[in-house]
Amino acid sequence: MGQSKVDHEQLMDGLVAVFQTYGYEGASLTRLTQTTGLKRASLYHHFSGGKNEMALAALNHVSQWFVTHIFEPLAQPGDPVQRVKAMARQLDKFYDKGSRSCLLDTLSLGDETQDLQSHVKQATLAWIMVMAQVVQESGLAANEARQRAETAFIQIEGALVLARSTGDRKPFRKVLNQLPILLLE
Amino acid sequence: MGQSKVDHEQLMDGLVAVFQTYGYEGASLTRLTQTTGLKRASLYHHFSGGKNEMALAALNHVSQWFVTHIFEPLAQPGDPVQRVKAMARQLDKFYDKGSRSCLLDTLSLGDETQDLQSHVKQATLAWIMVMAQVVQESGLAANEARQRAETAFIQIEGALVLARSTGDRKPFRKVLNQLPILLLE
DNA sequence: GTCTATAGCTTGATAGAC
DNA sequence: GTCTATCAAGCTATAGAC
Repeated sequence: MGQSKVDHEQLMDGLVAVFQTYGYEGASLTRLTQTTGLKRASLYHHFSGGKNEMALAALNHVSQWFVTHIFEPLAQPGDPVQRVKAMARQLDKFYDKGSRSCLLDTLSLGDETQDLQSHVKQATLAWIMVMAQVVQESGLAANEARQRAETAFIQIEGALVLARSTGDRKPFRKVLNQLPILLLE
Repeated sequence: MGQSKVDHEQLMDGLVAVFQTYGYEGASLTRLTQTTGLKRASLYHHFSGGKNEMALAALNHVSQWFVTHIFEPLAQPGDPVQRVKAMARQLDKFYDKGSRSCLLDTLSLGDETQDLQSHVKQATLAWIMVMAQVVQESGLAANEARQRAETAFIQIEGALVLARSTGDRKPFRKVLNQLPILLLE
């Protein structure tokens, strides 16, 4: 079973990195082959649907990472403040202190397939919903919880845009640090 | 002097629209010709530097629009609350109620030229600085004013990402409505 | 499962007529 | 100032050997 040149995790991490950095249109097959270490035809062996399926797979891979490392811990019993702080630590790791972009931003440009767009939308709403849930558990009304979760999403995405456009990652880390206050106070 | 097929304003608006919608890599010459109504060679007559110069010109065109319609009114004497509300109205118009993306987001993807990147950075910092100025005039300390201006930028950009990824433009309009509170209260 | 080689199209850019 | 025609390079995708 060891006849893969690169293991599945390395492959997906490479795809994710390219789509994060260049967006859908900028993620050329050449860049994808260079980053993953696989040749064109090998990538098509794994993803017969071509670049579109690669983008979808990258998004789904990240979504699954979020489920495991963020959504599930966030839904565990325990102090909501500590749970939100744990999410902030994972986000800091995932976005590499603000130096990486979010696929929900980079994959939503242009007129990509309806399939990709709907997955982006679904992933966005899922994240907001899970955050709203923990806010609600801390005692706030459903409407207020939802509003705060939306604002958290907005601040995370906006801070990542600011980081990319100026190179300054401090505002991103400040947003992360203030998530417990924003969501729960 | 009337030998232009499309006037300068129409031409620039077309370029801006394409770079907003598709980003730098997704803005193909074909799309640019279709939207502007000019053929390839005609675009190159106006922008001998090619696509790169077109993106730079689009960004500069928007920057100038912001100076005239947002920065200068914001720096006028008068009630700070009313000045911020005027900015919010212009932003609502410019981003078409949240349905258009920001060039500072779409042009900062990938490894575009250092020239374009530095203009994106400069435009971002200029906008934040002008907002910080009006906050400071309303009586807050320089540090606090700068923080609030950064947060305003973050919320505007984040709300535009949310609008693009979900199609829901309400959070963007809510951000605009709360700008006076966020900046001045 | 990975590779080389290649097909066919689209890209950014240019030459030269009007 | 705009156009048609064209180029070389890059693109996505596929065929077929190992």
